[in-house]
Amino acid sequence: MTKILIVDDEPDILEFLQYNLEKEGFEVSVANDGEEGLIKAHSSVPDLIVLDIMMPRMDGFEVCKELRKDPKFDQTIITFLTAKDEDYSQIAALDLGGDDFITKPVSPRVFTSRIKALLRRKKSSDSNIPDQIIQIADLVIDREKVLVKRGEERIELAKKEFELFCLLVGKPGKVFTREEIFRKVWGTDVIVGNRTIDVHIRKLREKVGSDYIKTIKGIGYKFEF
Amino acid sequence: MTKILIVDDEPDILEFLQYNLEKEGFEVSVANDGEEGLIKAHSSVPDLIVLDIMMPRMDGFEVCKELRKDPKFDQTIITFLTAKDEDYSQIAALDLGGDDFITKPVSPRVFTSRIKALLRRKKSSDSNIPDQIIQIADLVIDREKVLVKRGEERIELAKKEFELFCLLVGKPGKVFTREEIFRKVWGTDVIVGNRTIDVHIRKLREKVGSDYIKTIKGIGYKFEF
DNA sequence: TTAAATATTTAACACTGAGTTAATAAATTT
DNA sequence: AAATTTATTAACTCAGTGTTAAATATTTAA
Repeated sequence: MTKILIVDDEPDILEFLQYNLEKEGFEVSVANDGEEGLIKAHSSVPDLIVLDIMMPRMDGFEVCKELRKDPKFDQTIITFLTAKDEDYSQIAALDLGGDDFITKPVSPRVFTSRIKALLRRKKSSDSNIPDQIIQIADLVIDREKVLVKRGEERIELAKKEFELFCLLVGKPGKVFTREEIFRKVWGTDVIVGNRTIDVHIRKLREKVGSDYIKTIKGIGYKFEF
Repeated sequence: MTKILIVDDEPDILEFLQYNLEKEGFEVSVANDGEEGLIKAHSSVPDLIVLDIMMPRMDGFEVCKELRKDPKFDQTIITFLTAKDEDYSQIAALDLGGDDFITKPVSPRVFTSRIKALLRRKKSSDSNIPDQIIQIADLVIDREKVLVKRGEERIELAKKEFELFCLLVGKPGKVFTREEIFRKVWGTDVIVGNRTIDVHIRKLREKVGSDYIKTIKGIGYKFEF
């Protein structure tokens, strides 16, 4: 069950959000101020925390900063909530370790969609990194040791090369689009030149053998053996 | 390539948003008012439309309402854009078939993040119809792997061929008109040479066997087994 | 800290074949 | 048979990819 904690000092909003999230099947807990929020966060370790920014005593930014100190919350998504007319820097919020920034008022539909989108994003980025040793064809890929072997030969891959390779090998046969590769290997916000992926693919082929990585023209690349 | 249409009557904002989205690699077109927006939307069928609300003659709400009448735009994301001090109901906007509501002024980073988030959301909800493997007759069609097999024989299809085949196979027996095929496979109703589909059908028949794809003269094509 | 080494991105250009077009033949309908 | 629609074929174009080298960025060593 996905656990969500909402921290807001306005009881009406709290109830509104709680109602809508529970309707979607989430396990929701609530807190009326930052300190209570911190305590409840520590006791339940939610999957996602919705933090109002403007709160008495301890505002959302402080709560976020506090939470991000504890590795326990590394996997926890934090999204800020702010009134439309409060003029906070969204960038600052995201730099503090927030994952999103929702403006009030917000419709139930938009709110729950956003929450779900965030959870989806997390889930998919989680499962991209199966932290185990993959054996496939004559290859051994050890994610933890950042090591690739073909037979007894050790293949040295650079970080990006390795991540790209892991992505492809993770789902043999599946065709990954360039967009998908950018998002999963480079992370969404990085813009890189048109030929970057090609170059990395080329280096990979050079190192691990060009038979494994296949181009599907107009679509993307896949690992195949 | 992801196509985005921006409709706003303020040239400065138009330019600002266009610049930032193009920098991120999107294919951006712009319109200065609602009517022009509708026309451009119809000709290019964008993946996402950014609609300013306050515009002369035809406001964003009207444009949205108009667009939502046409099933051609079922897959198109619409996000509204409004100045912070204009006091529109976000809920009304969303009920009209909008997907998000962005408040000006907005930083480039936040703006592009939002756009990307929306596109991501669409994509993942698209694939809610899980990329399953279709088995029909002696054929296996694996969308994820972009792969068709007949018995043990692997059949290599080009992108358009594959998409065309998926469309037909998706509803066995249904007759697809040329117009329908253009819209769903080519993504526009821009008229491309009128023998193009025939050629693709021919190549498909050549590769997967000519018994499966049947011509209904004067109407279109269907998959049958 | 700077310098050297390595990794990554950008840019420029070459290459390939998917997709389109056009021209002609065949099939179907009227 | 004439008209209309579809099939076939081949030639052409250009978007998408491969390749290389040079420019940045990052990491490591001194």
